[in-house]
Amino acid sequence: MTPAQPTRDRLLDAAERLFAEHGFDGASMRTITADAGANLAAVNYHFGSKSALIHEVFGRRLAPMNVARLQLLDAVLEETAQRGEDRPTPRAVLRAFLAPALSLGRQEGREFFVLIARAHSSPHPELQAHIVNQFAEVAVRFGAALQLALPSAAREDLFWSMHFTVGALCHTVVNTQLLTLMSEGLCTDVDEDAVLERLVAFVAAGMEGGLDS
Amino acid sequence: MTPAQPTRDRLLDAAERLFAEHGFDGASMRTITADAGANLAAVNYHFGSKSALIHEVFGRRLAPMNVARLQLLDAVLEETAQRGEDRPTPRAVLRAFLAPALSLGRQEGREFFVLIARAHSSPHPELQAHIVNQFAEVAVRFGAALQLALPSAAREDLFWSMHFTVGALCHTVVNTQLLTLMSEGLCTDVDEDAVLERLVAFVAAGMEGGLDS
DNA sequence: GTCTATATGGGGATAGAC
DNA sequence: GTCTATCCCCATATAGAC
Repeated sequence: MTPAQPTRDRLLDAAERLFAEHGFDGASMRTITADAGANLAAVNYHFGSKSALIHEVFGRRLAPMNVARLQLLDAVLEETAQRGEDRPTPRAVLRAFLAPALSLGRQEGREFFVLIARAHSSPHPELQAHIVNQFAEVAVRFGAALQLALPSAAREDLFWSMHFTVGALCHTVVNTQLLTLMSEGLCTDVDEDAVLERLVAFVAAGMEGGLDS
Repeated sequence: MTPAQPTRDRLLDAAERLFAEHGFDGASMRTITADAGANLAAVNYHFGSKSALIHEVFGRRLAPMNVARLQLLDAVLEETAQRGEDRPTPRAVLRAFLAPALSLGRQEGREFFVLIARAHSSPHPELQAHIVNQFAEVAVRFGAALQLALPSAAREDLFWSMHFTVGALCHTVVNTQLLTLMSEGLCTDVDEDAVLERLVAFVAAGMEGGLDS
């Protein structure tokens, strides 16, 4: 009868799922603790407040995802050097950025990515601040790598391109069911590798082509 | 002392502003009616419920924006025909789709567009349904126009491209302050025409280039 | 660490006078 | 159409026994 996971982890899992389903305001401590098979007071005991719980839900996933991004980027740069080429392709860099996000959506934290997208447009300033902090290093490293991949591009252009890319990514991860609806079932996200390649192709072309004209 | 606008309109204005600032759950009927200089019971009298108020806030802006999109699209197609060309350029079609959205953000309803983006990832299914309904005709007309502009593209590819485009658009309208932050002031949205052209260039290139490879 | 019971506050909605 | 007063519910958080 003893649960396999400690209460703290069960609370995080339940919170993640219910926040994704009902929103941060829509999921109450009552439903979260009930879903986790814990007592109503458990959240306050383990985290201190609901706000702190939200914070932890994000921290638990964002850190590993960004580590994966940086590792993939290192691999891309290393492989480029081994081949004796002086710069990576934009596609390779962009894939390193996008793949961990999409693959997070396919594993354990499928619901979690909804939360990231929602946090981007959240009225709670603490959430936006949290994201900015977590992404700061990633933004710097990938900004530099893209500048290397596209030496003739202005820094300003690269920032804008990354901005559009993040937008397409978030919308893709969160709202593909809406696309499925509008395309009457033609477009689905069952083949996530195919989605990744579509997205990479789109933003890479946008980035290279958008700069010329 | 009599207010220039009827209570109903003042309620809609206040609701739009406060929803944008504090979210749909964060802005209460009490703060909305107070901000509008109306009585607490006014929302229920004029709209029936808070949910119906939200519905009206969206309807008031979405309808004109989508009308503008369709008019611009008609103008593009007409001009194409006058020139004796058999198909419009993807850029022209995409500009007709994107311009009304960005220009809405520059006029009266600057705060409103935050709400659209938030509705996309909202846990309230009624909001998503509302958007789908309002966009149905636009999606069909622009889908056909893009197919005309890019005859060799598969329908599936066009749907995905439009999906990425909407994502980039929403993120741009809502979160450019976040970009300004990350770029340390290099990128701003003060010149909205320039933003539009950047976005058009990006998604047009993504659409044309993403299909080939 | 976990539970019960409760404090405290705010929410949406409505009845009924004006 | 507008106002007051109020109903009723649910939220977060905590105190204190176990």
